[in-house]
Amino acid sequence: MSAAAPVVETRLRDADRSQAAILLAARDEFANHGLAGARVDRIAERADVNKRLIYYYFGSKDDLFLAVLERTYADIREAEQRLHLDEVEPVEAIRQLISFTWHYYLEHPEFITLLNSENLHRAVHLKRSERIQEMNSPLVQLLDGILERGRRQHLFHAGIDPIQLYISIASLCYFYLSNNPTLSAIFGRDLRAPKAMAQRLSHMTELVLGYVMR
Amino acid sequence: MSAAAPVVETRLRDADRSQAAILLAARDEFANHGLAGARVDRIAERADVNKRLIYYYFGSKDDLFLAVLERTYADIREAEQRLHLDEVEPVEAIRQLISFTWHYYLEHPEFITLLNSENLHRAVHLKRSERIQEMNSPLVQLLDGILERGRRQHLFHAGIDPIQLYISIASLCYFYLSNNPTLSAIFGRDLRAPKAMAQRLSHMTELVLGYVMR
Amino acid sequence: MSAAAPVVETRLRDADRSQAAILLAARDEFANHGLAGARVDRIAERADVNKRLIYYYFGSKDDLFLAVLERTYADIREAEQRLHLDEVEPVEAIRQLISFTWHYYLEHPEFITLLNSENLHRAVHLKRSERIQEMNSPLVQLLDGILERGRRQHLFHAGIDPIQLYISIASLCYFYLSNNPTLSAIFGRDLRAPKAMAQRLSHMTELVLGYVMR
Amino acid sequence: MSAAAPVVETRLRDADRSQAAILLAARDEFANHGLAGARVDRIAERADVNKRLIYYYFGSKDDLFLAVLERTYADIREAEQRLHLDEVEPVEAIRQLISFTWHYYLEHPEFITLLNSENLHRAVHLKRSERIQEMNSPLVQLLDGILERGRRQHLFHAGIDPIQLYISIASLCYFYLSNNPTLSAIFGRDLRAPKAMAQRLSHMTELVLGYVMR
DNA sequence: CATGAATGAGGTTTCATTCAT
DNA sequence: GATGAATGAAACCTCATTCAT
Repeated sequence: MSAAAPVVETRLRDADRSQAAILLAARDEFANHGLAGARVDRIAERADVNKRLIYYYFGSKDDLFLAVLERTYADIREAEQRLHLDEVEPVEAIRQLISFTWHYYLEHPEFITLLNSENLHRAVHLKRSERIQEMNSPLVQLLDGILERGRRQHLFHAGIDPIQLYISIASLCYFYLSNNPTLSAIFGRDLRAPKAMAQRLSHMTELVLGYVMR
Repeated sequence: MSAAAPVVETRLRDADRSQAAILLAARDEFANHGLAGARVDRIAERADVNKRLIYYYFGSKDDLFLAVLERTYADIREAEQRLHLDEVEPVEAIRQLISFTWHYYLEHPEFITLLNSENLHRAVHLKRSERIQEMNSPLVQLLDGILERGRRQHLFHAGIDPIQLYISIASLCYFYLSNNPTLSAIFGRDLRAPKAMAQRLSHMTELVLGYVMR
Repeated sequence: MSAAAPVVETRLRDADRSQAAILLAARDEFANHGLAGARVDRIAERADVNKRLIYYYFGSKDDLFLAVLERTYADIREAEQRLHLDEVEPVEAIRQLISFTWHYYLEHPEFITLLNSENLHRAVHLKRSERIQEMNSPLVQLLDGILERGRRQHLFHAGIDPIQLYISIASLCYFYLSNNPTLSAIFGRDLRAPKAMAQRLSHMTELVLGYVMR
Repeated sequence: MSAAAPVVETRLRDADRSQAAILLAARDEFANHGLAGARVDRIAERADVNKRLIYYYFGSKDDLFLAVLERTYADIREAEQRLHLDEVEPVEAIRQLISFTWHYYLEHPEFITLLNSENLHRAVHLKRSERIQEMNSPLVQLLDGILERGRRQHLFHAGIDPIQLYISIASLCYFYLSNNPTLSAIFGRDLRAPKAMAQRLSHMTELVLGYVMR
């Protein structure tokens, strides 16, 4: 009886391990080459599994891409929740949210390229997902709470749409990093230099706080 | 007006027409499918030319992509110059620049997807271009002029980096449109509704003017 | 009636049930898709058993196909024996045999497609079977008896080969049903209409009786 | 001017030659292995062309299969027309039609297996064909003419449906050859022996003439 | 200037089958 | 008796590119 349990455990762990390895390799491949440019062969190689196993677990390249996207959103939303911004003063909460978003994108360049790929495809994959909206609703609630508290403390002006605000924050962080290669090429300037990066963060913070605070 | 001249002219005009047709078809194809997803066959079909001709004129798929990018930048910078913002009052000039950028991206969705593709490839194509920097320098000069005038009239505060400002304006417009499909999918909200679009434009204008004006 | 016996019995019955389910599912799959087009995965799914079990019981896809064929022949020969044509007047026996063959093929379309598949493969599977000839010999004996009785009663002419006759009867019924799709397509006529079907049966009966009766 | 023509000719001839080679190789491959069992690789090899060329000319395996079917029907209908049965006495015409059908199937075993494959697929390919019905209508007209002449000469009885008759003739010839492998296996008799073959032809002729003649 | 024919390499996906318990 | 995990080979098909005029 006690002998049987580990057997099942091991099996499950192997299956899980294979799936996790595939998901990780797929994330990198899709992030680096886009959906069309990604190669299933390379994913199998990187994950060190048989190519057939990818289809066994995920069905198709497109389904695998959706699985990667879902995992990607789950990761960032989880990290956001770990900030516990609902326990932080409103102004500081906004400041931290900007900083977090900036550094998260910086440390997770795959987030940006995966989303770009999905947008190129007009979100056909995400639209098929049943979990994606509920995964993102806590974020809206969180922002709503911060804005409400700021308004009650007469720090923020009324009528700020949490989604518009979130999009603005994301815009400022995302575009600078996402379009860094072309911007650097057309302006002939190193936008990745430490000083430029630091300036960018304060610039964005000023911009946003200047708007939300009355 | 000899017999030979018109023939040559016609040929040249045909050649120009073919090249223009290819460039236009390629722009749409690359914009809709990305670099890897684009098909040379489809470009030939859409341009109504023989596939071989594409190679005759442009050498390779990658070179064609670069040609499309160069044309794309030339188009937006030309349109910007046509605004003659150097003859407009500073505050109004910023306002118009935001509005122009917003509407240009809106009417030229290919601009966004082409740039995303190029960024996915870390601007390898643009880096090879010899004309791209000089094509974009007038923009920096223009912005510099506006900011300088604003500062002299005590409307804007000092020390605003024109490139940082331009990136912020572009960010706010670009991201909202570029990431519209995924944002709509995760928030379950129609961000393309006319009211949402109008709100977005004033939101962005407030945000930017609130920052540059002292 | 010990405690162990029912367990074993249950197991055996489970085993039988599994085998029967596989055989049935395989028959449908092979009938609908041919040997090459059939999928072991689909058979397992339809039979609601693990794929591995198919190999456990039947060894390989080809062996499974042979098992299906043997079962198919056993079924039709059994049904024929149940007619007890040896107790029926010769003319009526022929009439009933035609009618039975026609209706059996009609109600067992899998019989036709399975045989077509096996013929495509030049009967390599059946040739390996040790039971197939003995399963079919009663049919020849039966026909022989009918023809002999008919001849003695001066109803049929002499020298009719029972196998040739059986093949003719089968031909007329089989081809009409087997090739119905292509015939309907090339003649643009619905050969499955009730009236057409009824006419076909009398046409065939006339044809055959017109030949055997002197 | 005279130099240009052969150039075009050669090109066309090469294209035609390639297509013809593919069609021939495909016919053999599909005939020997069925649609699902056929391999595009083998077709390319047998036709001595690049595999890609098959898709260049025929689009897909299924479209190629349809092309083969259309060619197959064209061939038999052409051969039938070459008999000029409209110039032959009615009874002799029927006799010749049976003999022709028998020998055509005998010399063109691919006709049988191709049709079986298409029937397995419920004629999905033929149903998409726009030419197939018109290709087969001359046959019905021919038969109609023979039956009408026979009736006017008081040789045949009235009310014989030409399509039913054609199906019966085809049945008798087709099934014997098509199902020869399984029939030989279950009856343990060599149905291909010259004597058996000759007997079969007269048996069929007797059967059919016994029916049509009053 | 223009083109129909052709290709080698490699793409995603599927297959019957086996492994390890 | 039964099963989830895994695989090598090969399937159909596509791709950017070149050949031969």
